[in-house]
Amino acid sequence: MIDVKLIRENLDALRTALTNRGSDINLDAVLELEGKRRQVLHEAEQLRAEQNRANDEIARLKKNKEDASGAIAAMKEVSQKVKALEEKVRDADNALREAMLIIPNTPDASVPIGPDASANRLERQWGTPPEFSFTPKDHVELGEQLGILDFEAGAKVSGARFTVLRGLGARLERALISFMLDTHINEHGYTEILPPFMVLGASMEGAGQLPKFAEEAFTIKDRDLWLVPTAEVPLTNLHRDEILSGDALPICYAAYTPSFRSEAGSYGKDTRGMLRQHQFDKVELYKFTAPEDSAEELEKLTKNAETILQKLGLAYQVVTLSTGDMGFCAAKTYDIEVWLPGQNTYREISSCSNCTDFQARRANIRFRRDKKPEFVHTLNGSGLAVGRTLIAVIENYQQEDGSVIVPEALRPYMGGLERIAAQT
RNA sequence: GGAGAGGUGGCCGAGUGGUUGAAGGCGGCGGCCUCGAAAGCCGUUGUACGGCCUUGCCGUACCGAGGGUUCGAAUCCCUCCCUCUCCGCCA
Repeated sequence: MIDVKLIRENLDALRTALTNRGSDINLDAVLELEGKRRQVLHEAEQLRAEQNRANDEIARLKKNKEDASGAIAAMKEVSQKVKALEEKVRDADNALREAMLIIPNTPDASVPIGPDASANRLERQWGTPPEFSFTPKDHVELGEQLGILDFEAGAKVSGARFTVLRGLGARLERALISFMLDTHINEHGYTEILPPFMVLGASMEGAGQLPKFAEEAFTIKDRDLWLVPTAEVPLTNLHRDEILSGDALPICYAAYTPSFRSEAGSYGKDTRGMLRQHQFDKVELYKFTAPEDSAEELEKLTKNAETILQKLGLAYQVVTLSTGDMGFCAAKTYDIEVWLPGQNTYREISSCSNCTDFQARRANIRFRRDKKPEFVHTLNGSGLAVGRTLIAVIENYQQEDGSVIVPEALRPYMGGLERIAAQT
């Protein structure tokens, strides 16, 4: 959530920011709701102050055993008025909050302005896409031939957009998870968290998933529980309604969770293989920082995610998303895109965002260094999407005979195995 | 699932209708004492919103959440949530 004061004091700047994001929010309507709330609140407070003064007087009279019936009778009417005004305040509050909850974060000044992905800015590239002396296969063909990816079984058990991993495929997924977590914990100083995979609606709202993106998430029937669409949701809410100590920052968490997404609106997109699934594993990086540190921490976090690809020897590039391509909560986002020979292109494998105080405001996460509590900044990034990393490993390390070389960094996690070959 | 107990300030813990934002203690901060520290003593110590003569003062709200009763609710009533104990069930 953005600061209401921005609407009151910096309306034009905010209007520009939202236009750049392609948002069609009617700020004048929000401004009016804000003014209305303040006016009604003031009225209610005035009357309540009067009521409080009278109540003290009644208390005094009673204490002195004097007659208070006149004062009490007079206050009956005031009491009714106060009730009516309080109702109005509640309505005004709710209306304003509803409006505020669907306003996206304002973009950082360093973000390229543009309508969509075409305006994204390439920051850097690492490694070189492999050259093959044969026509490379995609992960579907490779995985099926090796007997490690079973798409039919996935469809039979759970329907479209589910895949079953078998044997060394399952082992490879597990190896990747452990490898990523170990790297971030031992080398990058993150604390490992294993959060619940289901969260309350309040947690979804705190992380910015609700109310706007209810369609994107899976929910549990008849309960206020949602399957996490990303570990970002439980991690954000780990410190909901807390005031952290200033010297505890930055707090850095790394968490493995599955991510559940309905992928509503992406029908027909990436239907082949396991590039886009209803359920995929992800190791998530998350930070709570002081406001002045968040820009630098985003750079570090992104590099931490890149380290995984470098250790695995996978070529990638980093792009800054444009104002039109960024997510709802983000002020700035770097996407990391890994080279996929099966698609002959770079594909997103990580998204690293600085959400500034947007989530902190929604989830009420603050810290104290002087007197006043201040909102923290929150950052998140995939480090990395495990399923897509598995695809990248299989496709980039494929051999002409259809076997796959295991990257050296993963061998300790695969019992020393150097090559995945078809089981005969 | 059944039975019971409980949710109060950073923490512990009093408080069953009227100066209670809330006793007392711990912790924190400032001061005295000390060569320094500890101990001791004195003082101070929440958050949000709004207003103003804007380094402070004033108003309002907040005792799990939401409703209700009342001139007045931490205190009485209702609903919900959470925690703990015992039994049952279960990985």
